[in-house]
Amino acid sequence: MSVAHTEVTPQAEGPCGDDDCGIRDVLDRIGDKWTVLVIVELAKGVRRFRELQRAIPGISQRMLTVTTQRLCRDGLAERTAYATIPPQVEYRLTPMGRSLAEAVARLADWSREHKDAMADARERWDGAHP
Amino acid sequence: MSVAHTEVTPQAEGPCGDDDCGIRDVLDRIGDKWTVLVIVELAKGVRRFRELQRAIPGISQRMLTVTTQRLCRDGLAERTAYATIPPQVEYRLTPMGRSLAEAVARLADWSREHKDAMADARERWDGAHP
DNA sequence: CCGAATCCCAAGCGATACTG
DNA sequence: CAGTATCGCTTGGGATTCGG
Repeated sequence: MSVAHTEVTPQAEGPCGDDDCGIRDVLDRIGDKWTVLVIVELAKGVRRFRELQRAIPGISQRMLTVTTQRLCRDGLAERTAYATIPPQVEYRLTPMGRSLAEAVARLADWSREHKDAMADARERWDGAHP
Repeated sequence: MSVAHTEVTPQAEGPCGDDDCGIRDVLDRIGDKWTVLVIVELAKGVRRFRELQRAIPGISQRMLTVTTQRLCRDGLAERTAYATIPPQVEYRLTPMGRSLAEAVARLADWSREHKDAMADARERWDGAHP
């Protein structure tokens, strides 16, 4: 196991000198309603603004704007505007953005693997509680 | 690469038959302010209610209660209560909870690895924008 | 010590209308 | 098409109080 990896060994205080192992940093960026959906879509390739909106059902124009801007600000995506009529703007992930997409995909893997078990646990819990 | 893994290959439509590869499911559970912090703490071992609260600076009693309850409901943690005076309650991760802790630790790894690059990107962006 | 109940505020988000 | 501006609702979560 790489030295860089966060240990989760039971009973140890852990190597996290800080409070939260930095996990909040990334969650503050992808924990919102739309960011990961945009990342996942951009991981498939270059997309125009409208393409993104059509590919992500339910997202409003406003939220797509703020989400793409945040991605660009954090260096996870890049924006390319062409001065055509009508305007045309392309978004694509940066290398760092692609690496985040990879990490996110792993989390999605976990989710699908345990989806049923969690649903079962919920049913049992809800059944056993007034 | 495992068949179960979500592909992020550019230009492909991807194997996600559903909308979001299931990524929203897990983010709806760990995307809130406190859940991952509790998971990370419980990954270190069994903890009592008060121990958790002291270990997680800033969390209120109420939020710790709702967070632990959600974890128990989803089968990620277990609660053991002893009828002593004063009461004593222990929380511990289930095997599924530990596997989630592992996945979360990987995301934390990514976060620490790219923290500086993202801070730089922000500074550049903020500098270049009115 | 552990948790439930209530009140309240602020952030996040959606809807809509407007601009280049 | 792409983005901005404004308003209003909904929700997360903090503070406090009460109960077992």
